[in-house]
Amino acid sequence: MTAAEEQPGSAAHVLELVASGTAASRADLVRELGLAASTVSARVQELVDAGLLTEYGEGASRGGRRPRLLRIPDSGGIALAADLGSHHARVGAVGRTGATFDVTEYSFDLTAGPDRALEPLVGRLAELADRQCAAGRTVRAVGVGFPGPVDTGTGQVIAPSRMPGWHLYELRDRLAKRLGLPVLVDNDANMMALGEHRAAHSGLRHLVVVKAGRGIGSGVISDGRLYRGARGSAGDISHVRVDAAAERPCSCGNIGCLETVASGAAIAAELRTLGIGVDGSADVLRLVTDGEPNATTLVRQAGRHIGTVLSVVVNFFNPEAVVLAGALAEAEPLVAAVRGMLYERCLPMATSELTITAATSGADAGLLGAGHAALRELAPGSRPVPMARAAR
Amino acid sequence: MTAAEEQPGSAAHVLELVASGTAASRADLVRELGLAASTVSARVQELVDAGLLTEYGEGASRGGRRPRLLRIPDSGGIALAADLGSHHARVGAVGRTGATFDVTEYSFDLTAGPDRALEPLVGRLAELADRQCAAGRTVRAVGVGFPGPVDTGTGQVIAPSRMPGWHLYELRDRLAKRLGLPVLVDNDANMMALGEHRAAHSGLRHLVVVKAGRGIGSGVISDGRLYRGARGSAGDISHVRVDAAAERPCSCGNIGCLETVASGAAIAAELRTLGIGVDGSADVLRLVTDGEPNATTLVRQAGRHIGTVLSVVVNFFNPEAVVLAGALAEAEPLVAAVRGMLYERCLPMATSELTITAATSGADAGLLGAGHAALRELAPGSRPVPMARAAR
DNA sequence: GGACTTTATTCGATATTCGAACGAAGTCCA
DNA sequence: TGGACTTCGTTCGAATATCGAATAAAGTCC
Repeated sequence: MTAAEEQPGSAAHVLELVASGTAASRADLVRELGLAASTVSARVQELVDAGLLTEYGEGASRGGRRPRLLRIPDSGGIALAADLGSHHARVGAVGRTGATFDVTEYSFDLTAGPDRALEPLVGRLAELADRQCAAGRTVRAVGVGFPGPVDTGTGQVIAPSRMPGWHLYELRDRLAKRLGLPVLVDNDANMMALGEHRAAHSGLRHLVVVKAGRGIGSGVISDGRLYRGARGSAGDISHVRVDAAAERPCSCGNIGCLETVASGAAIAAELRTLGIGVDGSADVLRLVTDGEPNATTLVRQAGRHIGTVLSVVVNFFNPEAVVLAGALAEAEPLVAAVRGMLYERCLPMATSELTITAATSGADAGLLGAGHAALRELAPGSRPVPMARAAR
Repeated sequence: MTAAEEQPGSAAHVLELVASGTAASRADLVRELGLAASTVSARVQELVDAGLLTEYGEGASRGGRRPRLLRIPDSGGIALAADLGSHHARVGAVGRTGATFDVTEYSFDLTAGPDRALEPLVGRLAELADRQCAAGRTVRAVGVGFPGPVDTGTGQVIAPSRMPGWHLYELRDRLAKRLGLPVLVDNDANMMALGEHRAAHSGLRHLVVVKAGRGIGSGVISDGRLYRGARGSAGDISHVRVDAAAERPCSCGNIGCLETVASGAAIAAELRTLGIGVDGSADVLRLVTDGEPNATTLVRQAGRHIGTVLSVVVNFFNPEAVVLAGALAEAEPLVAAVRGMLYERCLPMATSELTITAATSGADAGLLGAGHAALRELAPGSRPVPMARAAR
């Protein structure tokens, strides 16, 4: 029932179990890892010495000596995290416990191209870093979620539609150079999947997190780990053809894509043709919560389309949960429509124990994932990790 | 680039690398496993002593001493394998090298229920076992592919449609008891995926194998291993709703499923309404190769429907290859139609390096997978495996 | 014919993990 | 109140695995 499938007993695995709440004491770890008590004891001691784990008092007895509780300390550094959208950015700091600090959202034009977008982003992140330092926290890494395909090997953006100038842009290395910190860049939906998995579903092994905002994307957790597929484009459901989209041209160059009828951008455009002034998907959400009938209808319709596509995904992938994230996921009608579609269309075997919910970490899901991934990948320990296994 | 993701260096991993042709000498294994030469040497020696690996001469020099070639011996036992269809069964023996022996196909009525179907199957397998013994080979295990969902934990069949009486039938344990051998039962598409992966695509990590025969199913290889999903129903594409199927009732109780328009059974039914007498999907295939226009049209149409559903799967899962297996996959028009649909509908990023082919092991794919899986899971070594790591 | 490669083995040295014994702390019940 | 039993955690050899260096075998290349 554990989350990650690393070397059993590696430092990262122990931290994962404690962070997720799966294990709270040495005895828990022994049960969870299946290693000898002596081994676990030694491991934990090393991690405590390295400052990556702390003891804080004792838990309730279960008929014997009380366990000494373990926790991830808030020290041990934080990561700066940025969740980029095409027209806005959300920026904040993420600690090893999963706590967020100093989260702000501001408008930001990615479509203007990297040359115009990089400096403002660097500025915001640098300011954030300064404030975190002033607060006594050490910044160890930076995680960025980008709204388009990313080659995680090179840290380059790949052919994002509607965003001229970004193709093959070395976002990771540029940011790293300007900030003087290690940087991790990945697709925004992947970051959200990591964030939701860690924050709310760390016990689950197979999970699909759908981001429904201006665009549509999804991140896939398979066997407790992020699944990227052969070329890193796994999770794309945005450009699946749906009949309702008929011949509508899509930014990808094809026609009839899901995105052209079910994305925040598409709904906003549709509302504008009805004479209702909206800007982004946040506006759409506002209209829905205000009870604007046209907006509600369109959002519900979008939910049906997304649900139609997801029904194939659920039958094929058979996940334990489908999590809806992004601005539109906060609209109840959309969630309800997806639920309805899935329950109606999928095999009973695939839905009987399927959870379908909106993201519990809400708008911060992407930030959490980006920050967490950066800390884990780029700053696993305060000092050069002392564990032997970690070297492999 | 290796296939399985087991304990690096485990006995099974070494055998996998040699069996797949990825490594042919100790030096290859050193490079592939990243372990010290001395460790690999010791491992190999143990496997040779156990009879699971043999040396056979030397390979070509690459500028130095010639490597001593390693091979999986044909000794070391075989598995009996059965690939069950609703109205026929294919039975044969599979060796550790991947060779098949004594393969026969005969008609067999699964729909008559387990009480009527078990004995004939046991009889055939027992005869096969006798013949293999007589040929000097040792039967070590039995692998069975069943055309419906299987709980691989208990070895029970689960709620197969159109096959009354099979629900919760303990196929594995009944067979094991009657044959006196360890038995492995899994879904037929899963077995095919294992077989094709091993026989022809062992280098690939992410693979979808579609079985298009009387019914439609698919098996998924993710990260080099069979992916089963949360409840073991992963890979089901048969009951995805397609518009062309409109209101057609499906055996699953829902309407408009892919199966109702694209399966061998559906095509045969359609041909019969046209006054063309056909029985199973083998008949359909014969008509297509004979150039019967109606059959060809229907098969091509079925390919389009399957391709439509697969386009979602390919975008979402981003596999390295899609392999078409089952009787209908031998019909060129079907393969061509699937190819066309995928290239037209999927993202370029998902198809640019995607291989789409018919199964190279042809009708034996399911047998190979069943036999191989049984040998690997149930008879990993000739004697109680001597490797330390294997115990974990 | 000598220098360099590649392949494979032998043999301590070095870690890692385990298991058993033990100590610490608490519960449960007569 | 006082054993008997549980749970939790540590200490300390013993068993095992892996590595690395030294060595040997066999070939290529100039």
